[in-house]
Amino acid sequence: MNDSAWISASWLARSSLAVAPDLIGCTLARQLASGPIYRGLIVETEAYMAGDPACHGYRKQTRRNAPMFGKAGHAYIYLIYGMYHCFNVVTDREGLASAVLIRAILPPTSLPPRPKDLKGKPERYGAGPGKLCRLFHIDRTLSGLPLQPRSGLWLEPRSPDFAQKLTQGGHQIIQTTRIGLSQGQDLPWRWYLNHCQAVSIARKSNQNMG
DNA sequence: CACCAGATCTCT
DNA sequence: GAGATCTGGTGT
Repeated sequence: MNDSAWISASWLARSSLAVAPDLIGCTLARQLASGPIYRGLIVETEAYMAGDPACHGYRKQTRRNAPMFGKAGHAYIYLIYGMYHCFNVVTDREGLASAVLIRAILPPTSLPPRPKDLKGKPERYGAGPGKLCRLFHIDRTLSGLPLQPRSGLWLEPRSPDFAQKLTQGGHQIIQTTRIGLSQGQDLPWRWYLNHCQAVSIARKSNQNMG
């Protein structure tokens, strides 16, 4: 394959509110050290930004959240509940804490090694920010790396087929509120692809926004 | 040093 | 819907 198709930092250097819906239908790509490349379609995202009480960078910069304050197009990955990792795409301009959390992907038909850690149906192996990181072997050693093929972690734009289905109404992107927050629950900063198995079903119902 | 977390699984 | 899980980040 050629490397020319990956999403550039400049495309990501916009408000997370603009990037988050635009990433639906794009592809998360991961190349393991052993060589093989895996790809999953992004179907659920959330935006976090400066001034947002739910944003890790809301208070101040720390060693953990430093990538969020950095340049767009880098990874911000953190450990949550001591057991899971969450993968974010850094957005906007340097100095502003801003990122898009990738919450769900459609898993590839050929799965990476050790999928035994994952329970349930294969079509839901990417359903949840912690699960997709386990599936693609993403952990915080990758935090701060630029999203490009040589990092083993990158993004690819929507296929023409997906873009066409969006404009023709075959695909719909739903905007709703974010999940699992104690603050900022009312902000409609979550997007997902409608009728999609991998989206966090538990909270699909919170479309209580009209 | 103590508390708790942008989650998930396994029950009920 | 609730409890267990597990460890690093953050504030006292």
